[in-house]
Amino acid sequence: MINTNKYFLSENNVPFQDYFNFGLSVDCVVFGYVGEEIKVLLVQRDAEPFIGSWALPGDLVPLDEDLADSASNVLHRLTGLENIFMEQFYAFGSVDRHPAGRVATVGYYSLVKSDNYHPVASSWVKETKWFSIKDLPKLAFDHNKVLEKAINTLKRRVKYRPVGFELLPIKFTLLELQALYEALLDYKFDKPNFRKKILSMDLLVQLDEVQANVSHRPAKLFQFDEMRYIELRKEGFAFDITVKG
Amino acid sequence: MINTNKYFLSENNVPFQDYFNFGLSVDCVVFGYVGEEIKVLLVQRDAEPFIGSWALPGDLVPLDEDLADSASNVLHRLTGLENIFMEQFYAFGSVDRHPAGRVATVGYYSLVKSDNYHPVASSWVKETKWFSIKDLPKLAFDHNKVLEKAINTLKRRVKYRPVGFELLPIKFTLLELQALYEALLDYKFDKPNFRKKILSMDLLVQLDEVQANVSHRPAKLFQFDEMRYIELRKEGFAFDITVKG
DNA sequence: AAACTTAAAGTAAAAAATACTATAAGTAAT
DNA sequence: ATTACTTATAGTATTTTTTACTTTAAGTTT
Repeated sequence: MINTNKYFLSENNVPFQDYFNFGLSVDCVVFGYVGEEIKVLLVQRDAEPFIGSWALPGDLVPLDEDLADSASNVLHRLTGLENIFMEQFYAFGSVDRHPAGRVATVGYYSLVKSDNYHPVASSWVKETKWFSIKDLPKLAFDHNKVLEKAINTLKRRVKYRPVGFELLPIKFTLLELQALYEALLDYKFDKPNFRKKILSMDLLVQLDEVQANVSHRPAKLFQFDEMRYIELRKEGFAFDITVKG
Repeated sequence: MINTNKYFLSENNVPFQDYFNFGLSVDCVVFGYVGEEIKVLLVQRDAEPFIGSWALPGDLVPLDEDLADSASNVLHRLTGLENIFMEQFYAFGSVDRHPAGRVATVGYYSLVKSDNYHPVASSWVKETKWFSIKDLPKLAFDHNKVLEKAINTLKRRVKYRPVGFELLPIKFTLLELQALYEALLDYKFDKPNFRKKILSMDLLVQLDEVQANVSHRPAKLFQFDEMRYIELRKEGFAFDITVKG
């Protein structure tokens, strides 16, 4: 596995082998959106270390698995969630962040329409639960730090990429979209102006459908047009809903 | 070092130990700016594997060193450059990216005023050299991919953070700043408007000094006010020199 | 002193963001 | 049915920002 011939020496002729005692793990931050609140999926550990603690779904990467694949694999193994595209945000590697040895971890995040996904505890997970990001428990390892970094990354990226749409059902009203962005950015938009801004981007398809079962005038339903977004990007379009202040 | 007692098992009772055969490395992308061109510092390897190839300065992380510290340590060990703040941009972890075993690498980048820093080859490095990012050789390992990701990250971040100032000497003219941003963003600005935009941000201190030894009217010299930037950020100021198209 | 080069200030038009008003379209109660 | 009520959606006017361009100023070189 590790090539130990004489050419593979590091500085001061220390054999490479002495450097190959790292563990590599991935930790998944899955954001959802329920009832005007941003939530994150946590798991309760049923194994040492930190048995009983809440933690981000994460695990050690096997030696024969690409890092890029392991985030969604781990998430599937621990929670049953499938086909979730995860994006990397940061690597953490303090010497003492894991009690079992030297483990560096790579953080991945994704956004999901939480009522479409129903996590089920499996492997060493006792329970899964959505927590509001405004009310988090103390987590295992350095996961509070990891999660904080993920939240900051999300808040930054949401301004310049249309990631917000991932959190909504396929069909949504403009006010639902507005409420989501208000939750993400902690900012109140003017209703007519928000409409104008979003519609002028030409990213939405208006459907021949309206809201059902509402006790007031139903709003039109829209759908995000991903193909259109890819086209626009080629032409230099930059998604931007930055706010001032 | 690795705790192998019975509680430390992963899925399917595989002992943790089987997961602890990773190497962890860092690779440094040091950007400089010389003669209106963005350059990157590469080193020629004087050790296997890839002996003789150009590569990013990078090395394996010792087991007792924090990841956060190792980038600047490695850079210092290989090139003699000191006190360079490095920022993480991405982790790479394909199974076969290193011939000596399983090595995940974390990429860090920084921007330096290249004529202030004079790299000296040391440790297993035969030579160091600045390469234009528009004319790169084939690099060792997957370093072309790593570097490409770094360049994309730089081009994105430079729009929303005043990183560009890092590349200039302490005292600079507005036209020098403009030329730098034009090189970074591959875009031509209108001179008067660029001035107005930058000065209105209130991030520069105008010095009582002008250019010397120029065969035309000398421009005033300015200096970046980092303290002011930190202050402005607290008030919600967002640096932005996005361009359209 | 004139010609030349670049700095730096100014100005006017266009575009975008903002704040607000008005109207339309539905539901629910009288 | 009519009225009251709620929310959607369209419209408008004001302010601010961006953009394109012109003019003037300040130095150097011939």
